[in-house]
Formats: sequence, C-alpha cells, structure tokens
Amino acid sequence: MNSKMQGNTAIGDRPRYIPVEIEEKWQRRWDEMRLFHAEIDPSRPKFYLLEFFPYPSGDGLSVGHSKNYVPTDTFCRFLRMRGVNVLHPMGWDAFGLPAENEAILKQVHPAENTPKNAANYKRQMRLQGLSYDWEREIDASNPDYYRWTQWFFLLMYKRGLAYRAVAAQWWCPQCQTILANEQVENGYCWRHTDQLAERKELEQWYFRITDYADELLTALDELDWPEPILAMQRNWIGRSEGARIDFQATRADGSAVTIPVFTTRPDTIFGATFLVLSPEHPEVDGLTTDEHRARVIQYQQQSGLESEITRLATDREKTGVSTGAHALNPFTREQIPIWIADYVLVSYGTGAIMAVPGHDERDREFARKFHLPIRTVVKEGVEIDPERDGYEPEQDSGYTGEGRMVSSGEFSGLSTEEGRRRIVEALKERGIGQPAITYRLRDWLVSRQRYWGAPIPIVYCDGCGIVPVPEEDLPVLLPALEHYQPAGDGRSPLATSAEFVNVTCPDCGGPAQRETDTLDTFVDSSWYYLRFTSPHDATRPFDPAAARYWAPIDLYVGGAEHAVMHLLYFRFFAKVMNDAGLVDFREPAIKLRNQGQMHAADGQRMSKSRRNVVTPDSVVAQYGADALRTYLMFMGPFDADAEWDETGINGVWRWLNRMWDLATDDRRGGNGESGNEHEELLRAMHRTIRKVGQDFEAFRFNTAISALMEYTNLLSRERDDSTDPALIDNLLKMCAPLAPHMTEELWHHRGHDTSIHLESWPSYDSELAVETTVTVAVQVNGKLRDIITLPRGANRDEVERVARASAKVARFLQDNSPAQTIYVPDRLVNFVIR
RNA sequence: GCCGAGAUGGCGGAAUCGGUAGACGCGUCGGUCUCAAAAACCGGUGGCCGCAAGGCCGUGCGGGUUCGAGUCCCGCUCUCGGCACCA
Repeated sequence: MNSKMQGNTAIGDRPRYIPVEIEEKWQRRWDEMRLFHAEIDPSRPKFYLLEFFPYPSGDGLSVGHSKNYVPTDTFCRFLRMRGVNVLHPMGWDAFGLPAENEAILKQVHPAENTPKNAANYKRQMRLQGLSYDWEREIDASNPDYYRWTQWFFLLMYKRGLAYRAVAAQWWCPQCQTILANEQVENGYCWRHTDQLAERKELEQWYFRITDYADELLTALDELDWPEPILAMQRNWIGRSEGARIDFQATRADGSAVTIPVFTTRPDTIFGATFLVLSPEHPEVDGLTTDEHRARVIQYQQQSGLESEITRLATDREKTGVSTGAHALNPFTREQIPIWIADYVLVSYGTGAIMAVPGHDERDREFARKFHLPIRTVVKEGVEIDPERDGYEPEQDSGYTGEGRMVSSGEFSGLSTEEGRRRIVEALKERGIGQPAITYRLRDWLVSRQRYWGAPIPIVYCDGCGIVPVPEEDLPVLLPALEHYQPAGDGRSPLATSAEFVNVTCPDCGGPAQRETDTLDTFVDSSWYYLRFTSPHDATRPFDPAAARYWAPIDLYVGGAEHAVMHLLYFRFFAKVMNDAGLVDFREPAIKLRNQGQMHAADGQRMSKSRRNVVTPDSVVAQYGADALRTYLMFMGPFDADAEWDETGINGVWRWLNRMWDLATDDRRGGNGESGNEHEELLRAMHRTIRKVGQDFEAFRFNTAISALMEYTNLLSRERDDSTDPALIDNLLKMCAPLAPHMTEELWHHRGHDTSIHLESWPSYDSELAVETTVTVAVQVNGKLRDIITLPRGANRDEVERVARASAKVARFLQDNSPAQTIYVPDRLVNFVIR
C-alpha cells in the first residue's frame, strides 16, 4: 500500500498547524486557571528564578530580549513539571533617567508614558507564552513601591551608612545630573556616549558601600557566577595591599606636618626621591612656599577645570608643579621635594604618594620630565654583586617587578618580598607606618538632580539640621510637576515646587525644607527581588516569612552589562539587610547566568536608529510563538552571542509541523500493542527523556532540541500503526516547556482534558535508556580503519577477535602481530604495530 | 598596557572524562509530487586524489606530551568584552 496516499487522505481530515488559531486561546485559559501563580508551599522544594528588572522602553521588546526571557521561561516550565514550586515574577524598573529622557523627547509626562510602555512589554511577553505570575507584577515608580525604597534609605541613614558630603562629582550636561562613578565610562556619560562628563562641586548623598568592600570581594569566591563578572567585580573593588607611611614635612611657615602616603611597594622606599600630592590635597596650601604659590594655584585651577577632559588621554604627558616644600625620607634621611600632579588622585589612598621613579613607570615619566633623581633600589633576578651595591644612576632600568633590594642600607640583598615585610616592621617600630589595605571602590553616590525618581526622605530644619522623614510619613510623594525638565542650574526640578519644598520639621515643628534630590534608580532595583515575595504587603517592604521561603534568588539571569553596577549594589544591600536582621542571607543570588547578546543580521547591535530591530511580534505573526521560542533556543548555547538569521527558523518550523502531523495521525496510538520496531522506539524514548532532562538542567537547550528532533524523526519514519501512545504523549510532555501552546493543543486533541502543563516530567528506565549494541572504532596506530558493531559489554577478547577479522583492519596489520593493543570498552580498539 | 572570553564545513552549531570530528539544523545539489511553481517528502553534501575500491589531509598558527589531542602543556596570531595614571 502506498503510505503517502494514505497519509494525504488522513491529513485531509486532520487539523493543520496554524499557530495564530491556537495561541491566544491557551494564553487566556492559562490565565483563567492561574496556572503560573505561585504560593508558599513548604511541602515542595522552591525555586526562585528572576530576570534582571527591566526598564520598559517605548521601543518595546526585540527578539534580543527574548533570548533572555524564553530560555528562562522554558526552564521554569520544566521545573514545574518536576514538581518544583517556582517563583517567576516580572515587574518594571520604571523610575530613572531613561524613562524620563524618553518622556521629555516624546513630550509625554513620564507618569503617563511609563505605564503605557509597561503594558506593551507585558503584552509582548504574553504573546511569547512567557509564564510569569502576573499577580506579583510590581512597578518601581508606584508609591506603594517607592515608599519602601525611601524606607531603605532611612535604614541606611539610621545605620550610619547614608551621609552627605561635598566633593567634585561627575556631571552630565545632557542628563543635567550628577552621575555615580559606575555611570561614567572613559570619562563619558553612560547614557550619552558622546558627552564628556564634567566636574562639579556639590553636596551629595552617599551610601557607605566601602564599609563592605572586603566582604563584597571575598564573598565572590562562594558565588556560582560567570567568571567574567567575578573578574569585573574584583577589578572594580580593586583591593591593594601595602603600607601607609608617614613622611615628615615642613610647612612654609616652618611648622611640622605629617604627610601619609599609601604604597604597595614599601620595599622600594630607598628609591623614593620625591613626594607627589594630588592638586586637591588639603595640605598643599600650607606647604607651598611664596615663590611657588602663583604656579601652584594656577595648576590647581587648571587641573580642577579641565582635568576631566585631558585626563582621558592615557598617552598624555605628565604635568605638575613643585610646592617648594620638602619632606624627609625616613630611611635615606634625605630631604626630598614635594610636588603636586594630577596623576595622583585625591580620592584614592591618602591622595599622596612617595614617588619611586626607578621602579614605577608613572613616577619615572614624571621624574624624567622634571629632572628629578632616579635611583635603582631593586635588581631583577636573585644574584647581587656586593661590590656594585651602590648608587648607580646609569643603571636606570625601570624594572617594576620583584627581585633583590640594592642600595637600601641594611635591607640590601633581601628579596623584595622579604624586604616588604621587614620595612613595614621597621615602620611600625618607629611609629611612622603600618600595613594598609586600600580599595579602588568608592562610596555610592545616590542623589540625582532629576525629577523621575523616589524623593530622598530628608528635611532640612533651620533649627534641627538634617532630619529624616518619620517612617509613618512615608511615602514622600513625588509631586505631579508639569515642568519636570531639568533647569540646568544643578538643582533638582523638585526645587521649583514651593509646595513640595516647604514643610514643617518633624522634630520641632518649625519651618523646614525638603531634600529635593531623588534617588538613583539602582536603589530601586537593589531590593525589588524581595518585594516580589510579597508584593502587596502594605505594612512592610516585604513579609519576612515570604522572604524566608523564597529568597535568596536561586537563579538570576540577565545581560553582562550590569556587572559592576546593579550586581554590586544589590549585594551590598543584602549584606546591610542581613546586618539589620531583615533577611537570613548575605548574598542575594547564589547562581547567576548571562545570556549571550543577540545581534542583528548585519552583525550590529539591534537599535531603532539602525532600523535592524526584529520584534517578537513580527516573528510570532509569521511562525507563531512556539517556533520563535524553539528557534531562539536552538540557535546556539544560551550564553553565546548570536546573530538573528531568519532563514534558520524553517528548520524548527518543519520540525514542529512533523510533530503536529505525528500527534494528529489517528492511525497511531491505537491499541498500544507491540509492533516490530516497538522495542527500538521505546529505547529511543527512554534515551531521549534522559538526555533532554539532563540538558534542560544544564541550560543546554540547543542540544535538548536536537535530541527531540532526532526522536521525532525516528517516530515519523516508523509508520507503525500500532505505536504505543506513550511514545507520542511523552514527546509532547518533553516539548511542553519549549512549545507550550502547540503541545497543549495536541494534548487536548489526543483526548486529555487537563493541561499538559500540569503533567509530570516523564521518567525514564535507565536499563532501557542504554543502547543494546555499540559501534566500536578500530584503529591501527591511532588511525581509524574500520567501525564494527557489537553487543554492548562484549568482552575484550571478543572485540579484538572481531576487529582483527575485518579485512580493512587486516590490510594494515599485514602479518605483524600488534606490539600493543589499547582497548576502551564499548568505544575503541587500537592496534599498535612497531 | 592589564584582566576575561573565544576561534571547529558555505552558515548556526555538536563532540559533557584524552578515544569514531562535523550530531541536529540552515543552505545547496539531485530526485518524487505538479501543466508549472511553492510547500512537503526522499537522498547526497569538510577538502584533495581516484572510474571505483579506497587513500591522504583536516578543529586559528608553530612546537610538545601520548598508542591516540578539537580536548592536555609551552609559545604566538586574530576577534569580542571589561578596566585603564588606583600608587
């Protein structure tokens, strides 16, 4: 009989796979059934899977976003089938500069614009079958939320971790606000890549994240995070071990002053031939002699004004001026000159260095330019010649590594490592220094002079000074300002609202003014994952019992671009919350994964201006959500970058259609009696269940799909009328996390009346999951000569006998009997001749 | 400059413990169906030599270890990402 004829006839009576006709229907039913709603259930293992809090942009989602959301959704669905209680929420990081800038550009108030954008994101997410628990949706710009953001500010304040300070800060003229260090990239604003950040002296609010620098660094070792992110955090925190050394100097008026410096190389102190202070160093004024004063002041002004632009050029020539003052090198007993230069930063270490031009490239460049002495005190290697152990200016090697100390008095001859210890001991004994650790990390600047953020809950009272807003008065509502655009004078738009600003002091009832700055958006996103555990709690930021059950996050997923901003801040918050007894963990996310970047077909980043954005909407309209989902995961590994290439989607489209045909073919799945190939198919099924489960667990969706394709192809080829229905039902279950709509439709078509998404993940029989026969490679001298098929577990003698019997092998063995035979059971035999 | 990740057919990728390189797809070529086309289905498809049987070469480059290397070691090249005067 012609099976094709039969197939055609059958297909005539069967429904065809038309995604648009089924997807909306199931999305609605799942909502009605509250299928993805999570409740606390101590009897089941929990899993909290969270994606980075997105800012809902007016551009909507692209398939690039889907590369993040679809695989994680698949993973959640897989876990649910495994009986895990999964928390998978979604919300909106709706406060902040991007939202406000977009609103200004479109001339729509952000309070109006952002909910519209969020609704569009939600629509697009639903469209792709993403299984979020929408009953837990949160919005950082909602007073119900930012009330608690303000509460956390007060917590920081109470714990002495929020403080006000004046400092020169990065200012973006386009954003019209101060930026955090983390938001300045190469001197440019992170939001305006062609806008150089400028310096501005302003009084700002800071969080004392540096108090936690050490733990933020060491605890990285316990995290299951991608290595690049860990490396970036380590670099950002930038721990340096060394010593603080006090240099005695004389002020212009003859008084004595101590200038502490930080160095990682105390072993080179005999080579310290001058000191360099940052131009902003507080002692500069007192040190400078009258004859140098004019030049020093001029240099200070110049570096204050334009250093941010010129400091960018790394190949820029060093600049600096002498103060005319001197300090005593405590080891050489020499008076060494004190200079100021902008290559020394006021905000790092002590803002002053001992310059060792012989063994530091920067100091060396500086010394050469200004003709300051360069002295060699370290020699490469272990050999030293006592005869030549002296001052050798011609030996100026510029060596910066480890070696032997020379020209260093009683320390000469020591290794630099040993020398460091001994010098520090000597410093301690003489009371002029001690071991010190310095971090590159700076405190987190959290105030922003912008409208669209949570107002900082502080008032300034003429009598009482800085007064925190009492908790019961929260939220400090963001006033509905019509003119919220920044004025450009460095003041927040909130300052223009007298109604907002003028209040009575909570302490004394006298006249007071509100703080008008708003909080950095990264404060909003530092605790949102806890709000998801009890999003509607009206009395607390989160319910401790809910947090104890769900938190910390089991798997946190997002792009690598937040490596040192959000991911550092939210770790800091967790530690503070733990210290305050609010949570029982110190790390908010044990496991982190970064999805790869999706590029457009032209290899460029997807962006509206390049007109290369592919939206999920367009792909869903053409192929359906299930094909989009499956293709995104089939393209390559989750964490690898990818280029959107629509031609490839045909492969998964064909596969889904083959599966559809298979599951709607009524000749199959009739009586469950064994056909001829039944055993083989059953084994394939068990093998596939094992493989797909393992791959899903490890986030290897591409190879899981590949295995499912192989299994489907096998079933399609096997046109056995009596196929066991479990062969196909289990295929549908395994595909349910990938293609939730289609498998649901087919599940019902096959006579089931409950959702496939409530089914358990199929189990496999490990006996049946192994092949009965194996192919064994036969090599001669390591070269493949034949492949033989044998029963699994055949003994060595048998395998060798069959291998030698092969004509292809015998030809290469000739008459020699092998000198050695390598045997790997069920895999390989290698005959080694001579 | 420093830190990190990577390089496999025409393309996306697979090979999870040092053991059959190229699974699964895309594309392409040939075939079936069709008046024709599309779709679908079947088959071939790393390169070179050969009528064939078969052989040789092949995982960025150069060495090494090993019976055997995409995988391990040493030395490079290129691509991407991060940091960048942090003493």
